[in-house]
Amino acid sequence: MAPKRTTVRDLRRQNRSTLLSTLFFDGPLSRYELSRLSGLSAATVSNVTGELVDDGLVVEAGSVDSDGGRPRVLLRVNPAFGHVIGVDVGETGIKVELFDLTLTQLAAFDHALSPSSPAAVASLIASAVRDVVASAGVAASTVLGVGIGVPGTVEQGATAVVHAPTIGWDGVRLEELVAAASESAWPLYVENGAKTQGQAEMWFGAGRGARHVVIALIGSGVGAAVVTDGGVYRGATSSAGEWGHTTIVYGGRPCRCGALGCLEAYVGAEGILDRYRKARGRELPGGDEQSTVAALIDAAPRSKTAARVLEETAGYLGAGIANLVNLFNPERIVLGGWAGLALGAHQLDRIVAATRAHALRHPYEQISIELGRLGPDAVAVGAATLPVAALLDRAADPRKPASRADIA
Amino acid sequence: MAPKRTTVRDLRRQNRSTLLSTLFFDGPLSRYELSRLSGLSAATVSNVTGELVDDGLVVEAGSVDSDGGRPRVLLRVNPAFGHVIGVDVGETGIKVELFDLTLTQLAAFDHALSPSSPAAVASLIASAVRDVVASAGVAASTVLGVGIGVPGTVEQGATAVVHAPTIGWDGVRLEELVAAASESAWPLYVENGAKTQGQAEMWFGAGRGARHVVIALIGSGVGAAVVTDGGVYRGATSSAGEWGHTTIVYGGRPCRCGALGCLEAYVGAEGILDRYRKARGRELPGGDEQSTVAALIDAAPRSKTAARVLEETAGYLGAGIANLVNLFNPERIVLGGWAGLALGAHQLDRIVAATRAHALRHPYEQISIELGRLGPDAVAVGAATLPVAALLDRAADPRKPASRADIA
DNA sequence: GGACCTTAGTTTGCGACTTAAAATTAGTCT
DNA sequence: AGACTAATTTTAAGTCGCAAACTAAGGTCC
Repeated sequence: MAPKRTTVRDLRRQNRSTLLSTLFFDGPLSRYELSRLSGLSAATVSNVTGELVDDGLVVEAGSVDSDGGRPRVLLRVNPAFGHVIGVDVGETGIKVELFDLTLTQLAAFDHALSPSSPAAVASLIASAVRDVVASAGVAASTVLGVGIGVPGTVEQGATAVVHAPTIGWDGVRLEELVAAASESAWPLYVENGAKTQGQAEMWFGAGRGARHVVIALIGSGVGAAVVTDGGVYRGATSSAGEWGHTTIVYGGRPCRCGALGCLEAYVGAEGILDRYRKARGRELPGGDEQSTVAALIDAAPRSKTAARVLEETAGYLGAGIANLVNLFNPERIVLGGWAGLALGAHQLDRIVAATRAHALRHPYEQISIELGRLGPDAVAVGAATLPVAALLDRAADPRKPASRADIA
Repeated sequence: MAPKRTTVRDLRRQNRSTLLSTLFFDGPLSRYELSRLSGLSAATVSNVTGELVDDGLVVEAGSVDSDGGRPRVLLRVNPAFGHVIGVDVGETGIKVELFDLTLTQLAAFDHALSPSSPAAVASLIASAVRDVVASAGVAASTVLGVGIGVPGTVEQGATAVVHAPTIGWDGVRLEELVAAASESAWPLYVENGAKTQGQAEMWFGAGRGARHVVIALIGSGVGAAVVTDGGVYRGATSSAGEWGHTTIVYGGRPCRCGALGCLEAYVGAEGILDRYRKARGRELPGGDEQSTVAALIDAAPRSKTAARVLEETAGYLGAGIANLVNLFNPERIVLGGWAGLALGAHQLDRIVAATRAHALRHPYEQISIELGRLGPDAVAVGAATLPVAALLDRAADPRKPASRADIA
């Protein structure tokens, strides 16, 4: 069903990739431990790591005693081998951050952004990327790629096509626009922001160590990154995981997507505030959504209405999470996004109770519900993981830089 | 992230598997065509198919002209290489069917079943399997394995554990029970019936050729088989795809699972009939569910109430399908199950319209909605695919029969 | 009817790969 | 200093897929 030719050369590539990935995720390791972890013979490990060291991808990092024998030499990924850039295109601004290969941040750049044309955004991205490279004092040739997280669905194909209704984008070929606006030819990786954030939680946050995870992201909108067998699930055209627009109240509140009863209309920040307004019968004080939601949560101990709205929110959210549990049977649910974290901090018990009430017993018993551990930079970090993931996957000879064919 | 050792031997196994699978699914093929389809060199194809022929897995099947050159010799999977058995454990009876390796049915056996203890069912399965082998006149040694589809979730582990509330099973180790009740040591494969039915649609029905499909099954209960990247998605503990118990009307009708507002409570046969009873204010004529639903559909042109209940059903069902579309972004939706087929035959337009109304535009545009093509034997056929899939995957030397380790 | 063309499939020679086993290296212990 | 231990590296052997050369099997053309 999957006609995938396999040549003897692929073996080496695969083993290079396995060893490099193991080193990346499981920290400094000796060749001996690598052999145990990967199942490869010591001879092969020695061989392949030798190549990796020659290529500069891996460096030795001290040694540790081994009671009574030759000490083990630790190996780790060389942070200075290259640099990656993560871009977070948000609804109100863009973030551009530069990292070394182990995703330690070296420089960052924020820019507010009023709604603008895709071309304007692309040229802003291109110039911000230039700036961040310059300010970090990094040689352009060491940049391995630029990952871009956007607030909408991304159709992956020959070139990525972005649909982001909330910022008025429909069928934007962001990749081409950014490439045209920048003189450097760094590989570009465009991906949905929820998915990049999910990948960040998997690599460095609450998802570590699990293979089946759903990362639920609640902010102004509601989305999810579904991780199956260790990888972010994309579906046929990369728009899987649109949890926010699943129907949870048939015929219910109108959602900005045009349908009725979407989860987002109940547990998205806007939906919460609107429900409170309706219940209270008057306007809320102005200010941005984020502080208004915080104020609402603060008011809960004193205000019956606020408390009730939040309780109901926990109920809807629990039912929404239960749907994910029943459909995906994950081992872990991570609740993230600014509104998700705020709700989780005050209502986690209620959310968990509602989840239990709506999920089937067996899949419910498999899960733990946790809060996301990453801060507001998660989307940018996640975007920066994209070129790193490409490097780990291919583990290709770095002298041949990634070509479009490799990425596709 | 996936430390999977790769030896040079695995290459051969993988290529054996690829070629055997290609032959299985894409009919008789010449070595030349195999080479093109698999990307392997002609030399390797020649080599590997030689082995497969020696092992008896593949046989030559005539030849075809090739304008002006040596004719191509066609190869195909040898149907007589072995036999497989599929068992459908339903709520009211069991079916046992025996097939050759290409899943042509050779013998079948039905048995009504009143609710009984798991041990009684297991011994009935064991004796029915014996009978079907005897009646087909097949040598016991050629049976490659027995697949069993059950109406509940199956936790795959060292041994399969079945939870099937509708027949009162909770934590039943069916595999062990059947093994204990039968003297033969054929490998057993236990799987959820919706998943086996989904696999049957993928191999022989409406799912052919697609890689991301959701097969929605509506009968008395409601379930789904989610196919991602060509394989049935199982989740962390194999209970993924419990679509019937996702919440679609928060706080709505009580469901037999104990929660409120599950999809099954609206579009499952029982839910439909119960909604009609409530709307009509009186009892329906007796008879089994299946004929009562048929009567309801027949009555629709004359009865306003029946028509309205069915319209509403299409609405709920469309919303439920839209949730699958938004979350999984499949390329195809297959509507199956006896009630699903009945509804689909009369209400498909309405169902599609409701799906469009609730799904996001982009993922909606990717899908086609089709009706299932397989009849009431789908669960048994699908169960029988399990040992075949194991054979295709391993493509192992048949002299070493499958061991538990290989299956796990 | 025989030289020649076309296409399918097989054999050969080669480079690349992993592994088991032997050899080497780098320390600790006494 | 010599014995001992444990981590790597080297060596020799066996497998694999591929490109190229070669054989098989049929048709065409004169």
